[in-house]
Amino acid sequence: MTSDPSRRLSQRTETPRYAEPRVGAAIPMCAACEVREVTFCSALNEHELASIQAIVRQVRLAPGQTLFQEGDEAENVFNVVGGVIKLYKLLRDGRRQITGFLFPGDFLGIASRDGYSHSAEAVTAVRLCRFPRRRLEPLFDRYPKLEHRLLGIATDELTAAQDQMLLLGRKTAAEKLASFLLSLERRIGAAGEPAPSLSVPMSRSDVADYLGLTVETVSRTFGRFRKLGLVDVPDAHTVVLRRRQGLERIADGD
Amino acid sequence: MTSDPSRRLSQRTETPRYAEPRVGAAIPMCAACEVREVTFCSALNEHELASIQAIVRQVRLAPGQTLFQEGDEAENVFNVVGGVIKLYKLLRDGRRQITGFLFPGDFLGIASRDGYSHSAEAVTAVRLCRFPRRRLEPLFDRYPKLEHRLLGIATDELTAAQDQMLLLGRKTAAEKLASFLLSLERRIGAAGEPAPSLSVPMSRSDVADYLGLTVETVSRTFGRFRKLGLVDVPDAHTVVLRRRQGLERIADGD
DNA sequence: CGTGGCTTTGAATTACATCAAACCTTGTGG
DNA sequence: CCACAAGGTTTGATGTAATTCAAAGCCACG
Repeated sequence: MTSDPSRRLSQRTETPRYAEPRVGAAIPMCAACEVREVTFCSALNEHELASIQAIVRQVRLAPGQTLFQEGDEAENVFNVVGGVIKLYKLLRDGRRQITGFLFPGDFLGIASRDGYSHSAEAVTAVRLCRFPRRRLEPLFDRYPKLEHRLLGIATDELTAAQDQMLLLGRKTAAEKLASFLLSLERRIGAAGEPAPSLSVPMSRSDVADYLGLTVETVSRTFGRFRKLGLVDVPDAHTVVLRRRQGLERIADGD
Repeated sequence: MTSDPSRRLSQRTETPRYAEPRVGAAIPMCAACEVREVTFCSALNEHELASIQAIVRQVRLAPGQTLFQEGDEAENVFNVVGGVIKLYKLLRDGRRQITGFLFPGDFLGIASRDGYSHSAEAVTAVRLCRFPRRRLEPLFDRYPKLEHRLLGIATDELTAAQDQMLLLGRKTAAEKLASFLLSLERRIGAAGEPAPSLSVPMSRSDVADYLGLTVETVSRTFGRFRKLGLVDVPDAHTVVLRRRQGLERIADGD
């Protein structure tokens, strides 16, 4: 309330918003899709998949490119096929809260009539499937399984959102970072037990805006974890979980 | 991480958990229900309502009584008919985050297989309709409208959850309290324009745990609002919004 | 008309933010 | 292939909003 908004913005580089995402032709084969089993497409069997395939288009985004902005009319829903996306909301003075990171198999575009409730931007290079609402929703009548699946997805997101509220409202910086690293590991399934090496594609500033902290606090907390032997950080985008149990104890609040 | 957990708990009085909520007979008439139009029941017409009425039971809770706890097997879903309920999550050391307040017409019980994702407790005396999942879900096949309505509800909750993440992660104490008062007003539609008098049934400690603050900070911020002529607080559970526009400006971050 | 639980108010403390500057990377053009 | 911007990240010094500790009001209820 007292702090300087302009400074908040200066922390973050303005990312380019390209005129239009690259939109390709229909995917060759939904049946061969590598994330099919984890997406909402899994609601349909191989035969039914045709109705989906008929309306899907492939979209590619470069890092930093915006897919849609909060308030935009919600014309499409998407499936992440590859890459990482961040969802965020802004305050008028530029303060930002990232409400989620999306990975391959994740769904986005759930929205009410007021348009998208958050903006979506590519963290890495991204491939998505795009479905026009106008053509997808009619399928719900024929395949109620689809809507059932969407309800399941929304339910899971709601659960995650509640966990994140607990984190934002009640956890310390260390607890927040530990929780984040562990949920990243859970999400993308790190390789190399018993010291899994995590890829952390997002910037420190993204992590900060996800955890309700500043870049500096995130960096310092990483430093402290390193000094405690909890993690290794060979480079800024790689984290080795050296003592997972220690992290778990911290994440859950002692 | 450094602070004393025992103290955090002492702020909050342990509320009694009665052996069992009072469960009544089936409601006389769903068709005459005062919140029917705003609940998920609105998905069904008067005729179809019979299938719902056949499985519903009325439940009453005294203030402070627990409806269910996080992790409990999710056997039922509920509709709030009267009163106010709070949903919350706890950290092991007692820190609490309230994830939502529910008012008449609100739905609760959306949950995945791991059971309820939060606890639910009565703030005031509460009346609810209780539906056993086991008997409700079969109706989804016959009335896909029901599941469609649930998806709409989940979507709205998701949007609210994202707003709350922005609040918890990025807003100041004053911005949080102003946002809270305005959303309360929106939700329960205060009487008496142009200085609507709001009923705030929850305790300061509940408000604090909803906004990610301490009781003291909430109380002090109320005091500051009073001194600025933004609100009147005739008693702790009544707030008069004296300068709504001023509050709105604060809520959105200047 | 006490007594226990909220709420408010005050003083001291602190976790995290802010301000500032050095230090890396990574990509680019000479 | 190297120099050098330009971000992004780390580290240090200082400031502060909100918490913690403490105690006094204020109801509300038995």
